[in-house]
Amino acid sequence: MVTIKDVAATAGVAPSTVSYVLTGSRRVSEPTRTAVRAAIDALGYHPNAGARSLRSTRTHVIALALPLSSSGYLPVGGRFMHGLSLAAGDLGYDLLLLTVREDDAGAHGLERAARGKLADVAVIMGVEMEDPRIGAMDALGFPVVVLGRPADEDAAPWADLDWEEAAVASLRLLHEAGHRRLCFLSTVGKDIASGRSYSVRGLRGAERAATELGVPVRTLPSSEDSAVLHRRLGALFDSDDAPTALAVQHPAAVPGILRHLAERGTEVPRDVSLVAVGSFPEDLGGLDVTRIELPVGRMSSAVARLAVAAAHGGPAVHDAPDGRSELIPPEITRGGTVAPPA
Amino acid sequence: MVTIKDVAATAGVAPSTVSYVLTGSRRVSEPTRTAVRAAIDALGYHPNAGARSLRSTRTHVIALALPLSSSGYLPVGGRFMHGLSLAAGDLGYDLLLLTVREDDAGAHGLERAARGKLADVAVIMGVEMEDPRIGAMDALGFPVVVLGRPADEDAAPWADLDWEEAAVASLRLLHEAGHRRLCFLSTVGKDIASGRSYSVRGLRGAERAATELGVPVRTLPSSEDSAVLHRRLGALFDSDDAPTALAVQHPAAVPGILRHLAERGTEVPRDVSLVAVGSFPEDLGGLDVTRIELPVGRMSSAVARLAVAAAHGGPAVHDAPDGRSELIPPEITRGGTVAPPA
DNA sequence: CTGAAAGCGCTTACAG
DNA sequence: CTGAAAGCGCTTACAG
Repeated sequence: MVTIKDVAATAGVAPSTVSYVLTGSRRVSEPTRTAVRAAIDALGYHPNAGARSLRSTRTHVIALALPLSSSGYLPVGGRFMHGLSLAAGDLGYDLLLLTVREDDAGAHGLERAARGKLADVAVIMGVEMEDPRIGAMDALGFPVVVLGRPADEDAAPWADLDWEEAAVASLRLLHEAGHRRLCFLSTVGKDIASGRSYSVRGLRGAERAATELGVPVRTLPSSEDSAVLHRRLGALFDSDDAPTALAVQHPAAVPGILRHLAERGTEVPRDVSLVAVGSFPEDLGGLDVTRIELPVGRMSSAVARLAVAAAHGGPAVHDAPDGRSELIPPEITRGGTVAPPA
Repeated sequence: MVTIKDVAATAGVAPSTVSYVLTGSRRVSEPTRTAVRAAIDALGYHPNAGARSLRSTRTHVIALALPLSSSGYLPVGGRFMHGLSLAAGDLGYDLLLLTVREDDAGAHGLERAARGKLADVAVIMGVEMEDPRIGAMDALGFPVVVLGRPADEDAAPWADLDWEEAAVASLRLLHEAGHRRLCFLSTVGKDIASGRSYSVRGLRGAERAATELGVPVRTLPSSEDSAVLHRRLGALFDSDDAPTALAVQHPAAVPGILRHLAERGTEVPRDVSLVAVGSFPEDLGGLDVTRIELPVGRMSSAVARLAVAAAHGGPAVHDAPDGRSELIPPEITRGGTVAPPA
């Protein structure tokens, strides 16, 4: 293994000088710097991460805590891991996926990461409105940043799509198209029960839309089990006051919903209009659906930026320009699934 | 920060004794061990990862190298990250997602991880038949394990679904149902061009199936662009010798393909039969499709096991029981998309 | 502008 | 059965 000493010997300088060239923490004359860089390249030297973090208490690693319970979160989680990975890379950080170990008592690796200095900062995915992980990290004095928007918005920096406004905007769009019998198909029941922030805020948006638009908005939880979902949809559309328009916060279910409607002879958008809330930019099975997309890239960049700011600064930076939380306004993408009611 | 010294002081022993209790690398008497454990719990001590890895040259981290180009790999990649995360956690390892930095020259973080000792072993995702990353890590003497199956099967331990056999089995199933005009819709063109191992091996399977079954098997690349794909499917089914059965190695496209067929009045399985190759266990949009599922969990466990073995052993363990590569036979799950030809 | 030296928190031979 | 000591590869005050 090639160490800083080897580089120093090759360049004919002291190890400390090599270090200064590397960290840039003090000026080094042009000729020495050149010689050191040449030696680094010649030997293929890379500083040992363990030694560096031991000495500098800086790992250049962002720890990523997966949701507490995650079955339905897989596809979404994968996109964010990828997005965060790109964003973190731009800022000179790697991403550590914390795994759940047998000896972890509920903390899901976060406490291990904090106490063992595996990372400089943690990012919490799949946050819940009252998420115990935030307080736990605070108690340890470990910086934490949230992908999502917990109830206590000052507890940690966070970035999220404005899900409440997204729900309102999608229902308003349907209302403006002339629909008066609206239904909001929310996230899966499990996510609502556990208080996932996007679930709760989406439902709040449905409530607010009802008030704002002056029409009732029925809400229905979605399900990962397509049989269950289809049963619920069946009951919904068989009822006397069947909705003429649907806003769906469970985009993965949209292809199945459209199939279900087609099977019962309901045409979209002729008989029923539909808006998807929080779909992936890339897919939706290639369907031309009116939708509000999940801004994965923008959320990831924001979270990475906040994480790096928190890693550098400590808790005080929450008010600094780089430490400000980010609420991303929803943007409607027009597709072919909205029309006036029959 | 609480260190091993604090624990030692609290327990009334030497720091080295605490270390021995922690690592288990030498016997410690029952009473001392109990006292040490009590002190650890009381203080909430966790060993500093940097110090530990500096001293022991063991990080308990598996580095994960994302595919060289990855657009279409996102959903798949996300599942594997999750699967690997669980499997690694069981073995006491965390996962480091290597990000591409501006100063990385093509090595995509792998070289940085190896030289800087960021991890004990690397796992390569989205491997290509002739993947330069394997040789690069070998040259550095850094252990590497492959998710997939490169051309040189002895270059590194690997685990993969038997894609070739999966293609053969799906086409054989269709042949046994009576179909003689078969088409293999392979992965997207970009994956074929870059030599992704699953793409190449799937296509080899299609070739072998033709020989084995004694009927021609037409092959067609898929596309992430649904407009392009639908154009290709249109041309395919408009041709004189339109196939009566389709094996599809691009499961994400299956819902769109079924919609395309429905739109042109082709009924599945009455007019055309279909088998999906390599779909996710959970979804396929809730469709009841005859398929060969991607064994994400089993592949992840195998790769994690191989990675840990490689981390412990060095290159020689490739022949050891724990270092043996794993080829997972395809399993057909019957669904409602295969029937005899009309 | 550069060097020599201390020390980060561990692990592991070396002693007893 | 346990301790005292060296040292892993860095960074950063302290000197000159």
